[in-house]
Amino acid sequence: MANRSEESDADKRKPTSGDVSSAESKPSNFIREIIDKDLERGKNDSRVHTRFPPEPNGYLHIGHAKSMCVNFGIAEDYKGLYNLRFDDTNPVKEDTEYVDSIMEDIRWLGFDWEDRLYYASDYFDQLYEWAIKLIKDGKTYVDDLSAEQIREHRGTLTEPGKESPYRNRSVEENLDLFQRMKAGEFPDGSRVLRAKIDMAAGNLNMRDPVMYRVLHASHHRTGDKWCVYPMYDWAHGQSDSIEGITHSLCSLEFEDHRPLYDWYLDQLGVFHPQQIEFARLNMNYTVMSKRKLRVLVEEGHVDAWNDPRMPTLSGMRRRGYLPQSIRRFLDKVGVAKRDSVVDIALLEHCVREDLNIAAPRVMAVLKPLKVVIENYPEGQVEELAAINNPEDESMGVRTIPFSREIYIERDDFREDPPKKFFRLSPGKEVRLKHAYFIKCERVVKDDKTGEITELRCTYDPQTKSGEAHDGRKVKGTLHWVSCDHAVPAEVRIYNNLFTVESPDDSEDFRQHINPQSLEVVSGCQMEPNLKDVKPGERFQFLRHGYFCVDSVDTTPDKPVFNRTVSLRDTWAKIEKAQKGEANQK
RNA sequence: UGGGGCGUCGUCAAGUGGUAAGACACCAGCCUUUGGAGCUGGCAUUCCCAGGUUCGAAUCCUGGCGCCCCAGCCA
Repeated sequence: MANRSEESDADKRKPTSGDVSSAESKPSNFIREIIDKDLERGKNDSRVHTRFPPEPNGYLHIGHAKSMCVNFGIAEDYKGLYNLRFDDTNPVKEDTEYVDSIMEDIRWLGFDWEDRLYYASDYFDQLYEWAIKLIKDGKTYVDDLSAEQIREHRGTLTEPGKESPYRNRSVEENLDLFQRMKAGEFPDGSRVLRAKIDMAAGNLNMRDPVMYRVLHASHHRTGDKWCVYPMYDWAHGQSDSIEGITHSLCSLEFEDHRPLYDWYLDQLGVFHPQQIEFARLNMNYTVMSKRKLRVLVEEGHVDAWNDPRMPTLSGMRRRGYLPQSIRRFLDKVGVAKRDSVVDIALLEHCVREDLNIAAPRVMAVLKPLKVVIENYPEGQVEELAAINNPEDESMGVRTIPFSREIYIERDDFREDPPKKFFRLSPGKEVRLKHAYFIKCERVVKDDKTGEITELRCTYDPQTKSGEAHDGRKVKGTLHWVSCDHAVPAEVRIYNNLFTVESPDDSEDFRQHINPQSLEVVSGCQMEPNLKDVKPGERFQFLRHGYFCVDSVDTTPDKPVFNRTVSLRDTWAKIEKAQKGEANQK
């Protein structure tokens, strides 16, 4: 399959339904209603301009993708604009490695910020000037209290705070001190600039919030220019204002920051964007906080940020998810204000839906069991035609070699078959996909271990290509691979990263890491068409699931396949139910 | 007697005073050379609870109850 281009055509192929680009197909939500009203009133000259403001301190995960779909998606639908803005106000945690990965992930999802790439650090000078203005207006002050003292003065959730003894310094002294903070005259943590608001406010964010801290840290963009760095609240709203953002859509935990967001903008008297909050994405069987994902990476529970088990965009990409599947998933999830946990089965459903259309079918035996077809001529090889995708005839037909010795899936044979097992067992007949009917005549076992080593079967020459000449039916159809022509490969089966639905609920989320989240299957045997696959190529392994060639560990002589998602497995369900019944008795 | 939010099917989620959309999951059946895909049908007499207003309430009012977020010089 060397003629297939890298990253494969699948990435470009349209999904069957639910085209994400048509605004009409998207259900409304409370944010769209707010925007509709703003537009009716002609607010902001009827502009819609949003932004996505990641902090470059980690890789993007699917929760960020939701934020993008909300911010960017809404701007697109309203024919507005959207900016990418790195919220880089804390140099000790941030790194250019992350800005690169973030941009790659956003592009992969299909969003284009064109020339509107910004950094909060672009505004450090403006922010500084504005801070000077607020000092002159008597609205802020330099506080000499230590971090611990500030905490003590803040009060508690139920008790008001106390004013700092430095709260009423003169404008001149504040100006002098702040300028010297900027110049680097004071050590880290020695002084902060605070807004003078209300130490008795019920909302703790309004109890004289810190605007600047002294940090003698080198910034990935501004170098050593600054010894003071703005806090999130002071930087964010003003950045939105500078960029002319009309609707600043963020997650729920910022709801009680909104009064402060508004306060700064009002004191400055500058353009005032509107902050609107929505619930962030949660999914079961995974974690969605950067902190926890970082722990997984740093403690080696997964290989890297792009480990296919991670809910990161880079992980999902490596696993073989199509970006449009993620977008469609997020559209289905919707946008609301209530906390919720989305079933990961919905994501997998969306992934299957696209791959079903896009992925060519292929036969791969993961756990081989040798079958010798005793009445098939030795040395004979037939090239059998096989359709590449029954969902899309334009994907054509390929040819597969058939011979006397083949591999079938070990799980497809049972010496003592349970009820409703219509695969192969002694004396039973099944169809080999695209080939012949075979019947199991004899089971060969290892004398010592008793392990089944080989099946001796016969075939019916009059069932070529899987159709019976006499109209007789077989219930089971197996996939197979000719021994002499098979290409060996490694397959990685991924399962949920956690064994419980909400690992967040427990004391230590790590105790619920699924020991079977990765199952490496080596010695797999694949049809010869899979000889020269390229990283990123996707296939459906018949009766198994969707797989994609790993982009990290694949080498020219040893392909590695990641299982993107399994096929729905009705038999597994039946068998599980049968076992359940057996245990009841 | 802090502040801010939120409660509609197992899970998401529409619904904006006119008699509970849709999706996933689940169940049953049809079809099938993937136990895949597809197709058909089932799946909230009731919207956290209790009162009230109304001809009519998930929607309005009152009072409860429950859940989430906030005490970083993180974002």
